[in-house]
Amino acid sequence: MEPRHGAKGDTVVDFLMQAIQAGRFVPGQRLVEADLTAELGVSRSLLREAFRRLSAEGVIEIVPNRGALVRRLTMTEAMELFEIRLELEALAARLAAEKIADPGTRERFERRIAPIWEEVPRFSTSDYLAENRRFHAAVFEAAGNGQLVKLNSQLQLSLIMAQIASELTGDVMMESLHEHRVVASAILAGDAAAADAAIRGHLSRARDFVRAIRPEVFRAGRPGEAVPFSKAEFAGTIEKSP
Amino acid sequence: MEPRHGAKGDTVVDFLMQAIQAGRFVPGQRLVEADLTAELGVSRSLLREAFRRLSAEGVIEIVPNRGALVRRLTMTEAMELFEIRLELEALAARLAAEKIADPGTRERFERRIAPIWEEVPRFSTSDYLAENRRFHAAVFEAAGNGQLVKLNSQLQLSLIMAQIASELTGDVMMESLHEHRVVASAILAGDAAAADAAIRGHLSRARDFVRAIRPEVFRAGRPGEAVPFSKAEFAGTIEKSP
DNA sequence: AACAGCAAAATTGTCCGACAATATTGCCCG
DNA sequence: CGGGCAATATTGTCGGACAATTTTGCTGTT
Repeated sequence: MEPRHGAKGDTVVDFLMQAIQAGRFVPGQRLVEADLTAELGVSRSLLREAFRRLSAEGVIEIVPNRGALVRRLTMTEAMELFEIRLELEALAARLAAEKIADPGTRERFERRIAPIWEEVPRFSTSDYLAENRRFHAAVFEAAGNGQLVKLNSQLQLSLIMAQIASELTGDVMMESLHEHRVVASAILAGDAAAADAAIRGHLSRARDFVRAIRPEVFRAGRPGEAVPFSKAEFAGTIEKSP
Repeated sequence: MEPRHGAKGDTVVDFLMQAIQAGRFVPGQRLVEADLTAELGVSRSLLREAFRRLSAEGVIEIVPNRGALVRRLTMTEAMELFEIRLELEALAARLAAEKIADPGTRERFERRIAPIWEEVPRFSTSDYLAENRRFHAAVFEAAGNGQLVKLNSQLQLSLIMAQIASELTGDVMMESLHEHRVVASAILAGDAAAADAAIRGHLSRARDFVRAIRPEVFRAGRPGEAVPFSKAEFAGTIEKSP
């Protein structure tokens, strides 16, 4: 089951990405090379390449001489990302509505979003995060524009959600789920204008919700500024292999 | 003049980026590690990190076991990128028009785009490429959204232009320059709607021009497919240090 | 007890050399 | 001339090494 020569780096990237999305590494947490090479059993070279890739994707940050840490957004950055996502996902929703007539596209889209129709009284935060991620990814994929799918990953939906996860309530999540259904319906009906409006409404409300969150949840300072950094800050959260 | 510890990698990235934009490395050309480490006097580790970063920015492509090559777009990819740029740059233009009242923003924008007002009868292709790059970058910067500026680099304007450079005529470049002036005027007048319309018109025309180019200029096959690859294809274009 | 300063330890940045895996080229042969 | 195989070139990954830099820990002083 060894991955073929040249694909080992992907394994490391996938591992880190999943660990971050699963919340094992939280925004702001430092990623120490020595610990991770020991745990993953790969060399520093490989780990550092993985860091570079994740950094380019905007998932982690590399501070010279201080290493890598899970990216923690400032409020400003989060708002800027919402502003961009609004346009890009509206475009994706319109394209998706136009292309949904194609059987392959429709089939894939319906399969991807199937979970949103389930009648759940309430769900766990981590279930919601996964559903949310899948739903938005499905919209981008249905648009049939490969470059757009790539850009979606730069919009850091997962990161924003991971950061504000503690502020989510059951009501908010249920409301979001309902909005997803409205968007999905518009796309499935092939109504581009309605899909555009629905997604813009959904994202605007999400943005307003995030904007109202207490500022301590976000990184302080201007975007791109020096990052506060100290081992003590996250002591104990980094698990070494016994 | 030694760059400080930890910034040497940036030097390599900058060098490669410039070499590509200057046309020394053309789309599709292979980048051999051994040659570049010899020329730049850096280790393979550093060069490979630079490759990873450029690959993440979409400037080069890394094919497992076959190394790095300057990215060469398919027609489909180019069209997809135009579709995205249309929305994103329209957003940037609107934001720029709204923020142009701010003296700092206005001053910087005017300085950056100053060259477009010059009365030149005609200019060289490479001058045009540089001007074009600067103009679009200026629009994104004036929008005052840091994340948007980062995304601009993913839209591969330089790559598209480098690839089609041979098809550009003096007339086309002059027409483009005039359109830049219209966009700039709308932004400087603070008219968001006009700026939006002007940039959409400009980009639509550019897209149509590119779409009409003979297909041999673009990479064949579906996006993301295996890349044709052979040393002979570019033999002699890779200069080794004597 | 708070604190400034300094030495020790931890961590990252970069290089080098090595070897296996894979791709490309060159050559031989029918 | 085309196919096939060996030689060569190139990349993927590792491990170790050492300098630069940051972080931690200690110590004595006020």
